[in-house]
Amino acid sequence: MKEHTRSYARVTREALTMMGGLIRLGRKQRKMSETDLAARVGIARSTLQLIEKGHPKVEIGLVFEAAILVGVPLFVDEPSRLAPEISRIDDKLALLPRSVRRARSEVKDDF
Amino acid sequence: MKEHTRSYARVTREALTMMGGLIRLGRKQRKMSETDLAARVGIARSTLQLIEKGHPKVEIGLVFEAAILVGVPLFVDEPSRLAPEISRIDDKLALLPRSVRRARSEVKDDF
DNA sequence: AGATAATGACCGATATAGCGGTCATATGAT
DNA sequence: ATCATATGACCGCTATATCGGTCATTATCT
Repeated sequence: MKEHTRSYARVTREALTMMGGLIRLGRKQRKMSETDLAARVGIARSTLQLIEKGHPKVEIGLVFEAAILVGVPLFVDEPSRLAPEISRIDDKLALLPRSVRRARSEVKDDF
Repeated sequence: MKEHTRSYARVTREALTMMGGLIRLGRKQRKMSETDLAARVGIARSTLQLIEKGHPKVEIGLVFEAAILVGVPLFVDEPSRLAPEISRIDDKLALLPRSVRRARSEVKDDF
């Protein structure tokens, strides 16, 4: 038993709550029951319940799948815009040094 | 061994890749090493590597924490806008029937 | 009102994610 | 050129998330 309990930042908890709420909303708007959606995603209903509650310890892949199935947009409005956006990020990354050197703590946390 | 391998929708994989890329980009822009960020988030470096690669099977809470620490916005630009947004969702949910009835598959997947 | 289904909550078993470590290589600073 | 360290890849162990079920309650339809 290393870390029995973990703490999450407020923003994280809120973002998770929002994600869960959006999925729940999307599901209901499409008149799907929990059982329906869970079956579609390929997960247990109990897991979907955790997702809609915004539980932090669920696989992000499952959450995203559920989100997509009920029409919650991820990052972009059009799914087709994901690829170009990824390219943009890769381009930016290519311009940066491959290895980060130095800068041992100065994000100001240690003041 | 029930489901050894799981498949994810293309959009899911791309969204995960984008999320990972954004975190990696944010980290480098802030000149943090993998070890630095992992320590800050409170996770192993190996886990952070999976996150930046967009691996689907990581806790969503850990991904969000990492994202926030390097300045990747989640849903909204300002973290302070999360709460109001959650309220809006709750309001919408309150207007919908508590239980979803019927409508067994018609999201068109079964064409 | 009655029937039927959805939801909320809970639980044991088991597959597995995260940890923490190692090693090789690449990279950036001096 | 040298050296310190960042990165990439891998691995066994252990804590634990997911599954798949049950049960009680609530909500919706006829």
